[in-house]
Amino acid sequence: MKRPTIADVATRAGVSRSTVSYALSNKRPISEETRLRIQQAIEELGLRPNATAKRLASRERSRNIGFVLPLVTPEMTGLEMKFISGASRAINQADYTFILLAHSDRSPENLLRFAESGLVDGFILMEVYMQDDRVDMLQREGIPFVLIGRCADNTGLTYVDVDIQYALESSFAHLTASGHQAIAYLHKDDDQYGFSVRALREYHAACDRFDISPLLQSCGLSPEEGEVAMNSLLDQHPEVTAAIVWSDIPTVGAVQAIQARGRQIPNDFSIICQEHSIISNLASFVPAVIDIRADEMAAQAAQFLIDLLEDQPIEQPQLLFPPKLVLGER
Amino acid sequence: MKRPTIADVATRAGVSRSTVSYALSNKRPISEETRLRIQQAIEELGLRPNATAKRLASRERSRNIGFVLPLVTPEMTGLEMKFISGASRAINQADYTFILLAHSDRSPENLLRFAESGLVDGFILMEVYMQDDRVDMLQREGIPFVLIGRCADNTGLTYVDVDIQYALESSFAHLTASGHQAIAYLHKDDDQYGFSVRALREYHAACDRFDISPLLQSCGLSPEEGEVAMNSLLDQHPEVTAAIVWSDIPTVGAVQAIQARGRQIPNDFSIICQEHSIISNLASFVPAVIDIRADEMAAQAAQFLIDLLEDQPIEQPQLLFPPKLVLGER
DNA sequence: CTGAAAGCGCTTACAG
DNA sequence: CTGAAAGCGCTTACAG
Repeated sequence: MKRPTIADVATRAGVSRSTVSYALSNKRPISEETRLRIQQAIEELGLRPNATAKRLASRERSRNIGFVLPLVTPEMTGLEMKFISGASRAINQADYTFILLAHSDRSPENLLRFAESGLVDGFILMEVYMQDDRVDMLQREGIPFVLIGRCADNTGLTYVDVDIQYALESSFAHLTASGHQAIAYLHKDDDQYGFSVRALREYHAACDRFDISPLLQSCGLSPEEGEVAMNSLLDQHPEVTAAIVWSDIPTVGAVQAIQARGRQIPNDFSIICQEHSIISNLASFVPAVIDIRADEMAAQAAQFLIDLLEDQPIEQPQLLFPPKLVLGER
Repeated sequence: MKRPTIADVATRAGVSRSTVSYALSNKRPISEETRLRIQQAIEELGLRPNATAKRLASRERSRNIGFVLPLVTPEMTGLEMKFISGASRAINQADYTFILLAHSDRSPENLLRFAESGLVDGFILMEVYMQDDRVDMLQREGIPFVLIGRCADNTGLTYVDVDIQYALESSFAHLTASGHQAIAYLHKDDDQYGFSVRALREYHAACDRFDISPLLQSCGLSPEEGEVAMNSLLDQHPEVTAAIVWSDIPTVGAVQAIQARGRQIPNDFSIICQEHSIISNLASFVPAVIDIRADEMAAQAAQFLIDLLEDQPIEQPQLLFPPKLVLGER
């Protein structure tokens, strides 16, 4: 009653096991009549070749790529979905399989287990920290991976990331051209998360360059937190006329806070938010947006990993994507 | 330069391969001193046991569960995330691993490949059609799976699903108690998708029971389509005072259409939408909502699959969850 | 407490 | 065109 094997088929078809194997893989010519006999035996017995044994014997890879997404929010944002669809598109095109590894923790053990089990050939990592245990482990174990984001020390790493300097530079250029002098930044207060750290640094750099005094207000990921943050900012600094918000979700709340004070956007106040996702489509107001080109970045990350897996040289393994500033429509 | 194997470690430690294997698995006592020698050899060589070989030799399962999510929208909705988090929580608790298989197609071939490769032990299927190729294939091949949703013919299937009859019944009870006589349904027009078909049927049944004449308007998944649908409905049937919308996303647009005509919610118009996700938090208006308890359903589906995999009997393998009607707050 | 050997279900040089 | 045999890297009865 056990699952039939190649040996069973061979017996039934009156050939050797190797012939069955070759008939399956088409790696050498088989006469038409034995091919037919084998075919028939396969169907009669319902052979389903054991892929684990095949992998062991032929030392082949799984052709699966693990996309590692720590679930920071219980909800997945539209931005995360863009990364996912960009990566999975590129992965499928290259005839690999996309596997989403969505875990609530960031433990390296989990990844190691996947790699060792042969489940995946390599990883694409999201939500990269400045010091990232997962990166350390993967590097130590010699497991192929690519980052979307980057660490503090990136020697030897392959990554794609946002050109945050460019993002803030162009935002400041746009805002100052419209006459703004007080440009606040509603930032994510997280000194581990690479993006937050770098964005903060580049905000200060932009302030320097444009001769504007920095105005910071930390802000969480929800609309409510955006509202609270903007209210707190406007209470303390009524002179502010423009703000950059680190995510589009709190932007919704921030906009409400501004409007509740009777200030019109963009006439009385300008707001730029990082990335739009489905959420911006739902708000009655669409702000100016820094489009970080998430899908392109993710597709490139996937291509990098595939190159790594196939021992293709990568000319520029640390790639920054300059984002596009998209002005609001409503 | 190849990866070291158990044989290499055995040679270096001066023991047999089986002793190394037993030292690794702790399946029989090893003397302290040979254990130490083996341990040292393992570390010196950096042994990483080949999990594929182990699986083949010990005929064990992967303990991975595939959560199959056809990407109907490019964006993943908050509702889908609820299913994912509910299922992954239950799966992790049972010491299995959650793998999200997010594909843009619904091809059975893909699933078969995963199952045969030994990558996953079984599947949880989302977006089930009345006639579903994937279900047919999995049944034919004898691969364990559980549905979130159901087919036309469900003999022998294990599933969890929304009690749609209850959902519409309680919505109608609520609306008629408030005096509504004209209750429209903005439905998804899809005669393959089980949920749509059943919801439509139950809407008609509820109309019968409450003596209300059916008023249908088909409606897509985006806010824009919700707006268009509601406008079209109100143009043709200005007498309508209440509507049930099949998803929360178009509800956002539908609400705008209603408000644009100067009608107040809930005073002049009542609206109930199926499920809230992050999106409802963003709209300035929160409608009454049919909470389908997605996380509980998904967790139950996961438990069913684990029971199936571990040959545990399932007393009620076809389970309907009565949803909760949650009234709006703003 | 330890070893020699058979086996898991395939693949693939080596022969003919 | 086909077969006998060794091998992939483990596990696990069988012996001692």
